[in-house]
Amino acid sequence: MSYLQELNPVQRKAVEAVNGPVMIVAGAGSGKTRVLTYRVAHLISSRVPPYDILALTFTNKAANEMRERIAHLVGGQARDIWMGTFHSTFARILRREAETIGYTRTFTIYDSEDSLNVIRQCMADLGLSLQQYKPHAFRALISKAKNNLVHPDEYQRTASDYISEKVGQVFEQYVRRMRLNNSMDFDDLLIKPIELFEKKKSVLEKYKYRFKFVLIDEFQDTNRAQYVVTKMLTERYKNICVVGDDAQSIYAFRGADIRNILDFAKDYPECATFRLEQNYRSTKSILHAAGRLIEHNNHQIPKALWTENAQGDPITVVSCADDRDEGLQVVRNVKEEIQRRKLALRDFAVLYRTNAQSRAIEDEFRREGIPYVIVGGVRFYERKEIKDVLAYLRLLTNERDDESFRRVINYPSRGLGGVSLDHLQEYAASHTISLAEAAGDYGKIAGLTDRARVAISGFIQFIEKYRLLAEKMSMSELARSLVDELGILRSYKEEGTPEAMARWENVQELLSAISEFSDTREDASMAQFLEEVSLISDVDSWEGTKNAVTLMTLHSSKGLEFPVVFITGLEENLLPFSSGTLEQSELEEERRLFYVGITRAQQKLYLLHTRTRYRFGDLSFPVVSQFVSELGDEACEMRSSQSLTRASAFSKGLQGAAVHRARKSPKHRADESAYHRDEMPDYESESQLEMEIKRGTIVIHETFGRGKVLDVSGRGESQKASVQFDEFGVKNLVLKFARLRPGS
DNA sequence: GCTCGTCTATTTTTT
DNA sequence: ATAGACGAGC
Repeated sequence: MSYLQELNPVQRKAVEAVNGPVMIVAGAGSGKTRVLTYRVAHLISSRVPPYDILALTFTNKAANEMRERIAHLVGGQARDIWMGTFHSTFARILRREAETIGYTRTFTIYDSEDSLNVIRQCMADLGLSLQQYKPHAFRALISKAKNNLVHPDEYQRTASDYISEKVGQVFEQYVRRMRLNNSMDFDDLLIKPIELFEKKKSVLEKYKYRFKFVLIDEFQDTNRAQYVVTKMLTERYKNICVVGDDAQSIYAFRGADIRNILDFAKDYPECATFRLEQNYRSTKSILHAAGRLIEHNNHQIPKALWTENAQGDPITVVSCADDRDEGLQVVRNVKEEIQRRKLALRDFAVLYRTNAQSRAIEDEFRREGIPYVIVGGVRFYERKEIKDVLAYLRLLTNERDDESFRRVINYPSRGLGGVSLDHLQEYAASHTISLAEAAGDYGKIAGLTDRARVAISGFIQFIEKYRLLAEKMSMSELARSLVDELGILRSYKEEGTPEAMARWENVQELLSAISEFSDTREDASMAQFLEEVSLISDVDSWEGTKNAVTLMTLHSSKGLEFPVVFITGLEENLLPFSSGTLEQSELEEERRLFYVGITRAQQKLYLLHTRTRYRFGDLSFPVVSQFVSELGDEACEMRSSQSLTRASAFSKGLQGAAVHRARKSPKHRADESAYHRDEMPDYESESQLEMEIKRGTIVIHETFGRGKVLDVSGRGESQKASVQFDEFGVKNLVLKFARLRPGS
């Protein structure tokens, strides 16, 4: 086989070991995707029918990419491989077999917002105050339980305190409601197959027989449910091949169980293990630093990544005045690197821990007119205007979808408020029927005003009409005419604000997406379309082809690579992220996340941190992330931007340039930035060298005014003081940056 | 029943 | 900084 020549010896062995369980421990940049694709190609050219192969990936993008690459090797047969994300693959199976577990084929998939609403309903039903108990927290616990295959009754049995007792009750209600709504959440897509297979052995037999070869990518990010369901499926042939890197496990918060990969060899004693340790992606500098970092974690599979690539440049660590300066430093270095390395904008990525950090970076890119694309944030299909339209389509497809009913019953406004809805809800609950069904009985429902009855009857007629039209019209005609009749586009247009126009555009885009879907798919159905949009992720639609800098979270960057990478916000409590205390295991996950970020870089890595940052609306003085020092000093070169912080520039500006400021628009960010570039004060010389700072010292801070030192900790550069300010309360300041003056 | 204003918590990370 | 929830007033 000629293509086998393109693999290194270990890769080749991993490709050729087709029978029995196989674990491939694939370090970052070690050609994992290559091995997977060649392995599938190898199977097919060894006369395994493509439809006997199941390949599960983490994102649709990964699946599509792999399919394309396989098609390249084996041609059109690639089309017949079962390949997709866990969620989409099992959604497909569940649709086929829905009746077996009491669902219909047109069940709805709820996103996190939808399921949160259901949780709220349940909590309200149980008389739990939504202020006292956080629906988010309840949902997280319930989701965790589901991923660990804990049933509501079991959860309730083992509940040991008041809260978990309540969570158990909400859990039970939630499951009940989801079933009544003929809806599944993301977790259900993984656990319902297990229920299905247990309930009907013949179905399990069918798929066990069908999937003779199963491959799982990103195995380190699978959870208990995923593990169990694949174990069921591979029981017969045991041809299961898992690929992963424990060092890149970053989804424990979502239930991923790192034990799946750590214990794989125990579960399958006969398994063959291959370690891909040669890295083809990064320079020696980058790889070594990554290695040094990850050594700080206790539980890792030992492996030693190495590379034949060049040594490369050291990692550059940039200390910035504030988040805006951070953006500025990124922009400046992008420009420089384009010159130096003859790169294009698409060769750069800016990574951060939280989506909220993107704003400051975006501002600078926009100011400089540099094109960028942002991955993540509010997803298209989660926008309000999109969900409004989708809710109608969902309700038409699945009339038991109460969440969608709730969403559209009074959108656009039909004069139906909470009270009427309560009556409706009560009626529905007492008859164990859906809201839509209950609405059909509007004449019999107690407590409704005449106005409400008229409104409900109008709504019912509307839905009925479209349900009939759905039989005759194509899906795109249907959607278009529905949107027209509701006057959705018209009302956005009339509103005319930039936000409304953006919404108008988004709705148009949705309509086009529906048209495109129905034109390009033979099996196009509304349920199919709705499923697809529920399971789409943002990285999926990202194409590296546009010539623009990519901005995204560290999480989304998994699996990608860029010549130059910037990681911003390397500060304690941000990366590693924490609000309060951090368990050892959580810290290790943060470290792995940083590791993922570092190993995205091919040629050059920049790490940035700020000396001041606004968080939760007020100013903080972050400490440099411990992770920076864990990389080893020799790998890094330190730079410090001497810009003033925004806060101090602002207060200086007010004194020195009051007139100047008053002339221009008072609150324009552009002229504030002038201070950044023009004034370059010598930061160090202005520091408090002569001043002795100890407990009790009275000090003046530029922004916070007068205060008294409560405590001093640390030494040298990182010396900190906590100061009780007269007007601003207690702040923890790093002395080096705080610019304290003696007060009295 | 709706709208406006105020208060509040909220910020990880995503299929 | 911002969005969402809640309460008061129309």
